[in-house]
Amino acid sequence: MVKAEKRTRTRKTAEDRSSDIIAAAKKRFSMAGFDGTSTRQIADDLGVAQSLLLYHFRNKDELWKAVMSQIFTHAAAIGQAEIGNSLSGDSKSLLLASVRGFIRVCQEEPDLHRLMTMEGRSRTPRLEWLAENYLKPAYKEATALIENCQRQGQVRAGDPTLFYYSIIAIAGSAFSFAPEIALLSPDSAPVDPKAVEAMISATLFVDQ
Amino acid sequence: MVKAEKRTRTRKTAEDRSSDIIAAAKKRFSMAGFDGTSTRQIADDLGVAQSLLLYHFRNKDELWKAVMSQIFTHAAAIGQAEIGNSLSGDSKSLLLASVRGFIRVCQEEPDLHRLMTMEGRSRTPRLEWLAENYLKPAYKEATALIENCQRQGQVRAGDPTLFYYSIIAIAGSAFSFAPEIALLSPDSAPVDPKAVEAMISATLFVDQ
DNA sequence: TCCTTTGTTGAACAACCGATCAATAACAGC
DNA sequence: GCTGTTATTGATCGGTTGTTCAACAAAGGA
Repeated sequence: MVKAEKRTRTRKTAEDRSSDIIAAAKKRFSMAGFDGTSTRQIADDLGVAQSLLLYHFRNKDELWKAVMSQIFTHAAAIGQAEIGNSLSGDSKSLLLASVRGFIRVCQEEPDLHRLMTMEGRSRTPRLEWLAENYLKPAYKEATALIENCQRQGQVRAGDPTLFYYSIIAIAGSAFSFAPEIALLSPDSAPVDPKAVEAMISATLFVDQ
Repeated sequence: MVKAEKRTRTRKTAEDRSSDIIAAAKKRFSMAGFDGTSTRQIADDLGVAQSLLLYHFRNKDELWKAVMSQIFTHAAAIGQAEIGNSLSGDSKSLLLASVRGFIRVCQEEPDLHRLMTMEGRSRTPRLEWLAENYLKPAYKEATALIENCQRQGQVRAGDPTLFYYSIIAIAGSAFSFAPEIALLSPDSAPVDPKAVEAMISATLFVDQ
């Protein structure tokens, strides 16, 4: 006789379940993008009904926002920690600490850069929400730092915005292009954060 | 009496219609990605039936490949032209000419970088096709050029692959992040190719 | 123990997707 | 003007998507 296997529903607190869903969604979104990911796939990864996702998050959009918030909050913490480690408070070492922090962010959250370039392709409501809540503050702080260093002759002359995006591009692509690099040169070594820092320093600073 | 308006079907040669479709598809793919774009949207942009796309291209995949081929062929032509303009044939000026060519490519085909970062996020069959047909040759040529310059002491020491991806990242992001930049600093000037070249030169070369 | 809250499920929904195919209009050669 | 070829359409198929909702099970307090 077939044992009817009374499936005992595993029940978690809303907080635990939410963070599980966010983690699974992050993986999927960064691999296949917003449109390329279905809520059913995420639910299957967790072994859970699809409708549960929409119980914890009103929308697929709302779930995406939760993923982004989690990443950016983590990123901000890393950045602040790195700035705290920098003892001297002059402009150059402050900028360098920010750069080092961002490199660590890209290393620990390799999905971030991909998610951003995918989202930054056109002026969607999602991009506007992202800019208003996270991008604008970071941008203003960083460009102000760069301009400060330029006034003191430590950073090369040039458009601070272009510098800003170059830093992001170098650090981000170094860690996020893994699948492509693996395809082009299968036996290449993992990226060294110090090498990335040296490359950005060469781009930014006048001496060395 | 209502004139029955015998809609005369506009009929084009297969070649003309194909290139029209490729152009429209390129716009959509670069804005919304492969999954975010439907063949119906592309057809609507052109004012033709959706089934016409699948008459000229067997698949949606095949259409995507046609778009990529068109872009890369154009890119290769620009690159070769720039190398042809470079009179002296030493390693450094050859590398510089390649860089200048790639910057022009990014300027004239701002969709390329976005399409690449969207595609390079995971090992899809599309990425493998792209790598085999276009990415691998370009990568081998460029890294060989960089290694050559390193042996002659003109390019800084470091992993050629990291240099290669930094060049792509700087040039690509400078031109492809337009929507995001417009959102962050609405009154910023358009990007100057010379400034991008200067930034890459600072990253690459030892003397200034 | 009963009741309320809270997490979870499964079925249903309208909308949209890529793909197929028979019918048809435009054209070229004769 | 007829004929065969080629470009184009419209209808249609099976499958997938995000979202809604009624039903239900677990947990906690009374």
